[in-house]
Amino acid sequence: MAVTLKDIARHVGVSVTTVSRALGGYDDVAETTRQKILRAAEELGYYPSVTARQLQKQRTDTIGFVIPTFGPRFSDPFFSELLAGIGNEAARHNFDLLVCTRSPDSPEEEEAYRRLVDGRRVDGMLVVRTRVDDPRLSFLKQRHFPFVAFGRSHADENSPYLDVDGHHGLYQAVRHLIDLGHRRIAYISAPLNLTFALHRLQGYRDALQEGGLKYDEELVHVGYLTEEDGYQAAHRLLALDRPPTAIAVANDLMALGAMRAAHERGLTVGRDVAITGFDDIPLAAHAHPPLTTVRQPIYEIGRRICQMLIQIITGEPLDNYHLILEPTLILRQSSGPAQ
Amino acid sequence: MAVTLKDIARHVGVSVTTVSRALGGYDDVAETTRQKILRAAEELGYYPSVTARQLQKQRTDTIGFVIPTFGPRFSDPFFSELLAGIGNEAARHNFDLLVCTRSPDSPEEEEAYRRLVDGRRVDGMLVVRTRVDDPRLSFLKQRHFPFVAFGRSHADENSPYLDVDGHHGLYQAVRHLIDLGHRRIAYISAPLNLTFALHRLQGYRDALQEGGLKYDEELVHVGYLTEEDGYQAAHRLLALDRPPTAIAVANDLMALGAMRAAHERGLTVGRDVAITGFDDIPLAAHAHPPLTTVRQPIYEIGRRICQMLIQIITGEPLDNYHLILEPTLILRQSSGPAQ
DNA sequence: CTGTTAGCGCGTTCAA
DNA sequence: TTGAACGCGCTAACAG
Repeated sequence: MAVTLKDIARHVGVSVTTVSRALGGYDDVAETTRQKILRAAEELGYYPSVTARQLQKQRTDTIGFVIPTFGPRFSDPFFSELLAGIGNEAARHNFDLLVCTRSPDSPEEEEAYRRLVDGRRVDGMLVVRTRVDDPRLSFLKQRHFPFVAFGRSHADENSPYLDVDGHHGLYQAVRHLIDLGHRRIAYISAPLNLTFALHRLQGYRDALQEGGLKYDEELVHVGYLTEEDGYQAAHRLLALDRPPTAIAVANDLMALGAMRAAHERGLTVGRDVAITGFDDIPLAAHAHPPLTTVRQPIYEIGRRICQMLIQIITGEPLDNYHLILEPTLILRQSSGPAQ
Repeated sequence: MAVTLKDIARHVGVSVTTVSRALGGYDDVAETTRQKILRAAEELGYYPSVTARQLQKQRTDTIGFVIPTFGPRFSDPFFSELLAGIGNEAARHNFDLLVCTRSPDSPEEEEAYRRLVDGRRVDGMLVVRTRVDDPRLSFLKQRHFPFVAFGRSHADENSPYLDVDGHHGLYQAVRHLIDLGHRRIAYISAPLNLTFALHRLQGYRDALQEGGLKYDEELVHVGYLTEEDGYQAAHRLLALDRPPTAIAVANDLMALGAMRAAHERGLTVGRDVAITGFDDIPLAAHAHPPLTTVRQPIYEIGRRICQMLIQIITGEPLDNYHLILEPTLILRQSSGPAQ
């Protein structure tokens, strides 16, 4: 059995309260008894029960994070990167991290939120991949529960979020393709119930329009952000009667899949067809050819949303409840001849 | 404020005890009062406090998992995959998952273990990337705390683990390279304080010996499992006076780095130099050329170690405390001409 | 300086 | 069928 305050109290011959205060560093304890208590604690190997403290303090010093997974598994390096940022920042503030993996919009996801929030299992939640009319946000707002979202929810501008300007990101990418002379530019989008998908799509459209190009539905496909989906979509696009000469893609993983499809069709990426991604996951630079992409600082994003959340929880003033980061276009070989 | 049993009790006009029993599904409650209580719970939006339950039950229904990260960030897709397996299995059993990210052998890592274990924050721990004389294992065994390791600890055969036969895995890979006619085969190893690194290295050596090849220290480099380290090591190997014609690598991420180095030196991987990996992360199949590698079922491993741990925690009999999975060699183009 | 009392929210005797 | 009392481990207010 674990050693408790009571054990120390008995061992030393004082009350539990005194032990608590001695260990808590209060100065209203006689130096001699304090020494005895400290020694006993050491000997017995005392360590406070986190659970008991949580109950008493009515705080858990824990952050909840439900990772949306498409299908049973997930392997988007995006999340390892994000998790690292969140985890390290949490550790810096002595917060723990409670992680669940659930598929989006599933009853299981909803249940996870109820359990973490209503069960007072955590002090705040991080929400990622914000969706249109996101039930998670409605839930959290209705509960007045602290949270920070990565990704704006268009319906709601008064809850805290950090986002990346996906519109401008995709605008830059497509603009770049147009500058390279492409006139037939396809787009592989993320599912349109994700708010970031809408922004990026609009960036694509606006760049087309500004470049004097017509938006053509035939050239826009949707994939669930996996390599496989990018692969499938690219195959379909490249099989068109008038195939695109360039494909902008909503994330790197799908872009890698698109590159594979192009290879399979005997095309040389960067020469016969241009491809761009979004995220700049570590592997983008090491793809073959290296992937031109729109970089968002994933690790930093994780750090920042975690920091924002902890500030909200601890009641520190937040200089800004809404943060928009500018992504940057990283030119590599997949979009065309070396720059 | 959150709704508690007390609130319901007051609302209905019964004692807290009765409410607790009614909600707990005990049948020694009058049907009418039960109805009243259920209705009140519904109306008030009652949800039990997880923390209070944990304290009372002396169980947390939570599993701890400290991810070893080299450097501040980590992006090995290996861990997303593993985490997905662990997370889904935990969910299946209504267990939560507490995740920390710490660099191996750091004071922070040790502190995390103390906090989770001694603070009775979790009911069991998952340990990955077992090290030689692993302080984490000593700690857990000394505490008699439930845990399962992914990776054997050679010093200790009596604690539960699941492992993959890395010796045989690397043996197969090198054997394959020898069969292709290679006589000068290098190896990029993992740090030798990781137990799996020793097994894989030995597999490499045994395959060499059986093939009548001499072990040459010059051909063995060590990297910290990152793409960058594989890149560096391969560059050094390929710069030798008598460079290798084949490079076996201890994990896929480093193998991808090695491929990049080969490209940079104007070599065509699969023709001028053969490269093999280990893991079969999703991207291995989509590398250019696709990576010949030793597959270990990462998602499944996560599921299994989590399942084992939960069985240990709940006291269910475990058919086997030591599980060794056989990895399989996946032939693709990076090792040589299409098979 | 130290102990008593009380309470965090819940579950489990034991009596009535 | 119900409630009072107690304990999980800890902290805080209040007396002394």
